Amino acid sequence: MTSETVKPEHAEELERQWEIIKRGTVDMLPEDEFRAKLLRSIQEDRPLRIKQGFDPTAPDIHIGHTVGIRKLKQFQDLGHTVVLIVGDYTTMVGDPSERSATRPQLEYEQILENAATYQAQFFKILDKSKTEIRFNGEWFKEMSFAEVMTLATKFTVARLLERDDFEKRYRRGIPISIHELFYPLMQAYDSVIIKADVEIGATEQRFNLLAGRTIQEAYGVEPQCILTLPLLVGLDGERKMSKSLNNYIGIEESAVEIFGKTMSIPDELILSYFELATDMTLDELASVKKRLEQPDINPMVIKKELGERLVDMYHPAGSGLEARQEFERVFSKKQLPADIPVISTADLDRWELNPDKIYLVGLISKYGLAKSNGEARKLIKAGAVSLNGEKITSDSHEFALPENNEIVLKVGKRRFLKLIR
RNA sequence: GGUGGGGUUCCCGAGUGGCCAAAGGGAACAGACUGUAAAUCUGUCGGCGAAGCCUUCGGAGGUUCGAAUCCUCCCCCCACCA
Repeated sequence: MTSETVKPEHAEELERQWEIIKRGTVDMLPEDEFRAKLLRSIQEDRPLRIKQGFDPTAPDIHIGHTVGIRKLKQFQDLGHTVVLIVGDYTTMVGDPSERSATRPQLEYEQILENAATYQAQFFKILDKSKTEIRFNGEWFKEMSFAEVMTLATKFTVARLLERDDFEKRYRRGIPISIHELFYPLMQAYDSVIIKADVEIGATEQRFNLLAGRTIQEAYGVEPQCILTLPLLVGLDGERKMSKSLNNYIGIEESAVEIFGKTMSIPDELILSYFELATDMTLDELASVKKRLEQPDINPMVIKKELGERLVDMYHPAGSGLEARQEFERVFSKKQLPADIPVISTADLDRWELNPDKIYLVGLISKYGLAKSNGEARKLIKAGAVSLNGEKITSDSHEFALPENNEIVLKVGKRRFLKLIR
């Protein structure tokens, strides 16, 4: 109906924005409603409020997070306002999936610390001036029990159980505590408070995002539209990328690390990494896809391109190439890396190791190349340890550090240490 | 509230008085092969500088020469009943 009165330039702008926003999303619900909101925003020259929440459970942002963050950035570039919710309160209440409450409330200090490092990392991608950061403790701390109960009347158990993971857990007899049921409600309530127009999240968040609509409506706020993005699969090729599964590439990691980790992803993931974690255009993507299908191209070659690209996104221009050359030197040519951490006799002293008779197991574990002596011993027995290129197989090995000379210790494929006297 | 079944090392899961640091599988780590890919094969997989010792089987006590295993109390989970 309003379409009759839409000015051509507005219609054009709508399509332009729509194209950019839609790119790479799984769901945009409800689509019509979103287009209407977007059009209105253009017509009234009023930015949309785009929300995404983060639980500051661990201090690192990895490239899995960047899928959403980069989508937020696109919204910013289109002139919209991004509202990041730091779930300090929700985190403190405790993560549902964590059973037997290892540490029920993550130290609040720790949460704040994580939140702070998060922010610094967000702004590696986002434009600070167009971003609003809100901690949800701001409103939850003030809520009375009566208000909580009111919130609770707005949703039903039946609806909560629609959510697959609850349903599955319920059926398999895995406990679900009441407060976990509140999780979606809390997240939804964030949307009420900040008056979100759009909330984005990974596909697994769909339920929570939709709950936001219901709750907003119940509180007389215009319901948000929801946008879901694919989950980036982690280095193991199976589970979603996450710090706790240790299958992630952190955006703060060194160029060499980012490149190396990229090289370790399964080939099947190459395309999706290009798609989700880089800014590659659709045309470029199509060409990568085509090349991957050609039998005479070693996927490794394309993976190296991916690695370079990822490194360049988080390090100064040219770092990608350097990282690649370093990688080739160490792994293809099996030469020593350019930078090897150096240990001096002072360090040895501190670890109570005698430079004339260095206990290898002790050195490896003291320096942190292994978690314990037992693990160091295990590595030696497995043939993973060498000194100046010579494999050591005795777990009681001791060696002297010669005057004015150096010894290079290698543990596994990639851990090096140089000792100098 | 009642009855019954459970809680085992990162996960799943065997173990019902010594032969248990605890079977098996998964994960993880390492080696070989490679492309730090996949697949495959092999080894390791609580801690302590050998031996030997120390800590672990929901928690606290107890029985016993000896406990993951038996007893008591407690905590938690599940099923059915109410």
